[in-house]
Amino acid sequence: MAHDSNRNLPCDGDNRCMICKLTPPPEETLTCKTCVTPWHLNCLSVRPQTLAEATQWECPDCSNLISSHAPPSTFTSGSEQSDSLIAAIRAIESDDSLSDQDKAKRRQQLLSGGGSGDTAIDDGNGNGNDIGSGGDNDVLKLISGSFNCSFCMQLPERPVTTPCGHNFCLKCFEKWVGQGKRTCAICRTAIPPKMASQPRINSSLVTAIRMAKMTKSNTSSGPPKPYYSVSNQNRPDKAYTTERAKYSGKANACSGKIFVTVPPDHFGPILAENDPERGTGVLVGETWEDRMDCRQWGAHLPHVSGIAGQSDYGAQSVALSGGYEDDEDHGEWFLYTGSGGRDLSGNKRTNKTQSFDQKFEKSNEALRVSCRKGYPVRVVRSHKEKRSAYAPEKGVRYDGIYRIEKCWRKPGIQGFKVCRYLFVRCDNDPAPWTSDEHGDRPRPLPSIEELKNATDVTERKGTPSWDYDEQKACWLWKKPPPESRKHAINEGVEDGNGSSSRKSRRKTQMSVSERLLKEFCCPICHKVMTQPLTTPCAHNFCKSCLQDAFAGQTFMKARTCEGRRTLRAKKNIMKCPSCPHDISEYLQNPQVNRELMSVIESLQRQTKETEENAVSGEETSNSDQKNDDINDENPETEVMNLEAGESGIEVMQDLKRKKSGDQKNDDVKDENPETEANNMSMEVGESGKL
DNA sequence: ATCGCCGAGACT
DNA sequence: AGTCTCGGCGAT
Repeated sequence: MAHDSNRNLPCDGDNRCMICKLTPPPEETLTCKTCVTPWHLNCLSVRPQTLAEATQWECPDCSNLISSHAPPSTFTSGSEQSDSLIAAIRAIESDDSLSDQDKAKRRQQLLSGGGSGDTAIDDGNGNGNDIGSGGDNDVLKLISGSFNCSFCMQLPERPVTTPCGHNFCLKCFEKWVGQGKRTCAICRTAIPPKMASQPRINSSLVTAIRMAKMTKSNTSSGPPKPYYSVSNQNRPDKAYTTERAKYSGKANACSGKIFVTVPPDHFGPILAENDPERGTGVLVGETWEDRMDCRQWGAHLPHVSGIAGQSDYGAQSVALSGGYEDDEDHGEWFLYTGSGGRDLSGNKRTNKTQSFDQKFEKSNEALRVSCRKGYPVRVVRSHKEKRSAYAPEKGVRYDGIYRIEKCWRKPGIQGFKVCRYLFVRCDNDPAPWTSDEHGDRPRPLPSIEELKNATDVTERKGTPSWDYDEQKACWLWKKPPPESRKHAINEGVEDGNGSSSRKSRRKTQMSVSERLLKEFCCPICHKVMTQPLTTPCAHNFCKSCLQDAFAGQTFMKARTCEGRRTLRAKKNIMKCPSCPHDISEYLQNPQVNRELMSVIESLQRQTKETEENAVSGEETSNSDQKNDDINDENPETEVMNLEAGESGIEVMQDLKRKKSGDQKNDDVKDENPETEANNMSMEVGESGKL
């Protein structure tokens, strides 16, 4: 951003001055009248001299924005755009019909890209804030500059998007809302109450930012993880046992074939070697339609129960599905409630009311064993968890490995004692909601208020089985994992049909920017979004598609009673095309997500360039198609063809990633850690020659 | 939103 | 064999 010369920086999302790193007391904090950002008075290069100046103070960012577009000295030689911008700002300033707040709001609308508001001045191509205009090729700079959260000035951790099209960190946004603010910090448009109380992560942005970070730091640690959505297409024949289930296409309590070759009591991630179907393993972020599908991929096997585990052995996985109101989700860590204590007599599977105390027995005890031993526990989140910002919108999502650091009992919200568990994330891959490009690092335990009233507190003694290795910089088994007492569900099956099914499910590999553009497809037209809008429920659509979807509908329904008299108009419910949220209020003034739009445009430019390069390179290898048919089993070949320049590195890193976390393997047979990679790269090399 | 059914799968 | 389980469906 534009504050390097004088090095003026505001306070971050935690109210900590970004220059002196201290948290200034209120009397040393100055709030900008325009963007309402707090600044540390002592660290400002130019301070207001009077109280009146202080109350009307505008921060260097806001005042510089105007002057940097057209400083007075260069005013005459300024561009047409700057001229019109200055003229527009002056027009706003001299408009006596506007209050100071309105003026500030309009100024900000103008500077943040205009939007489709009435005062907006468009530069013709809608690129209001294209700060990378200097170098069209410098896409990365553009991306990393475009998405900065206005509070902390960093690329958003867990980005959320306001209906006015502005992006913030979830943490900063929650802090802002927590201060009682109900208007956007950038344009002062009202934040809908639902968004304020239940902000949703904009997952498309997560992908974009993660990629930006990866390329920015030039680590290029391979393409972003594909996020699969496994549908019912692979339901096995044997899945349904009742006529009714067949009819509805969904069994009530059926189970289908398990696709992975891990035993039911397998701990830790499900690795590529246990996934003969796809050869990828279960990746963080993988989402299934329901618990049955989730079960088929081994992430969480019980299809009703929230805990998979055995009291004398340990717990392998848990599901967060909102069944217990005591649960508390903070993403990287959460407080989980044990099972039991509810009257499930009759045919009930769930019951919200608790009628007796929970004890550390059965699966609750299994969790305690995992806590004591420090086993890795897989975690899936269900869309049914409505109170958590980290839950998926739809389906069931694998969120990676957590460890249970402590467990205890306390009186639950309903008065009866519940077993409680502190889960802390420790996965080698980043969580689906974070734009971080790397996995977890060991983090200090959060302080838990309720521990004061806790009984039966259990903490781990000794070293955990699953822990962080500083040398290898990843989480791995420090002690050998518990030996399985069961057989792998699919043992031996892979030899029979492994290759054929792999063939049928072969995924086509795409370049990084192509894959990202796919992330930015509009769910309505299935094309890359133009003028993207982000709804309060965090779904992204083309502006035109979303408006067309509700074309002809009015926001209010006039209700007449047999023509006799007109009743009061009723609000017309307009459901988001992707979820049941009512977005009618949002549709009255939807604002284009400018940052997202500029990223999409940049990616499109990049893809076009890559394609042009690929076309020029194709002439030298005219046997691509043939090659493809023969060598079906080696998906990497395609990577070679598509991303000629960098694919070698990517393949290697991909392999390393597949291997990481597989320390069981390492310990046993790892004489030369590169052997497998070498073999594979030779395969790739040979097939490339075909 | 709530209710009754269905009857998987693991544990006891 | 009985018990338990943070599902999912169609009907109301």
